[in-house]
Amino acid sequence: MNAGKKGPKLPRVTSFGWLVAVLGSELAQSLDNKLRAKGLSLSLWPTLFALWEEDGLTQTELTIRCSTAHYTTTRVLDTLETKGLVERRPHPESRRAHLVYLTKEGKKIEEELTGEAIQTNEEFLAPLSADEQAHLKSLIFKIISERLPDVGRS
Amino acid sequence: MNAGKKGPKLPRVTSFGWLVAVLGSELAQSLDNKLRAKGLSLSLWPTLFALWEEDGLTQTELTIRCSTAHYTTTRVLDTLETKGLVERRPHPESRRAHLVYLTKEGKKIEEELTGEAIQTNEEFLAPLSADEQAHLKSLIFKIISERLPDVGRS
DNA sequence: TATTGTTATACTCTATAACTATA
DNA sequence: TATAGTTATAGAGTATAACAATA
Repeated sequence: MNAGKKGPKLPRVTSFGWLVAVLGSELAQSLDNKLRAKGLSLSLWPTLFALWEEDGLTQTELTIRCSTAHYTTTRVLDTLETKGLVERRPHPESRRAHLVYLTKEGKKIEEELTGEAIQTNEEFLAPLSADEQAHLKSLIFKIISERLPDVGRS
Repeated sequence: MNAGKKGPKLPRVTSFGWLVAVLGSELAQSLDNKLRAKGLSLSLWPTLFALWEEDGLTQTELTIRCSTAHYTTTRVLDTLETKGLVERRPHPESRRAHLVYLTKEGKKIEEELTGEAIQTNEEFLAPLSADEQAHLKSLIFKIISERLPDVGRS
């Protein structure tokens, strides 16, 4: 289709950054599509996920766990609250802080939505053997944990 | 690696999607920072890269090679033209099409900018051995080529 | 009627900074 | 003076659809 006579210095197809960018955007779009079909979107996912892991956090703690900005947390929680998935309750010890809790509905969708995420991951990993899948994840983990010191937290 | 007493169904740290998303955003931000220091940004990169690979394409061909939308190509070229890196010339056979060429300046920055990209890739891959680096890239390539049938073009 | 490219418009996401109210 | 959270505002980036010019 394209004989590529010129041989550029950084062939697109073998550039690590290009490979990761393509994979990442395909993965993101795939999950985003599934979430949008349910009236949600990928931008709400990190916060929901963090809350499924642990409920009753302050917004500051949520902000840290989602690696976002505090104003992003505010907006995302506004949206999730409007959709009835989350509620802000007063902090028992500080009148300026809130504790964020999942509503009944917010808890109810956990299984369905994490199921979609798991399915997305499996779809993408399907071309690899079980050994290759584990190796791929551990290699990426090795790179990431170099940069996010908190990644190995128990 | 993760002692997690509660044992959520999809631990964040072992989710393939999460790993790729974190890696991708770190990589993107790293290159974007370097490009912004030179008055450019990551959104201009795919088009510049495609033109360094091959000059004198129509906007439609550029749009295909960058996997974007036609209106995005228009905007990106406007920006690159303003910066004097690119120029639109009339197509010899069709008066509605343009051929896009790099200017002298646009060609001059290729080596410097691809050097930055190569350096970014190397920085991220540094924690891995040469074998691991090659393996990681080939595993990602295997997944991607499943989805982008055009990816294996030589 | 289809194609090439531009533009109007709007929506999402992100970023800065100012703001309220607590502590 | 610092912290928790909200809001105003602006800027990217992206998406839809309408549009002009050409084929």
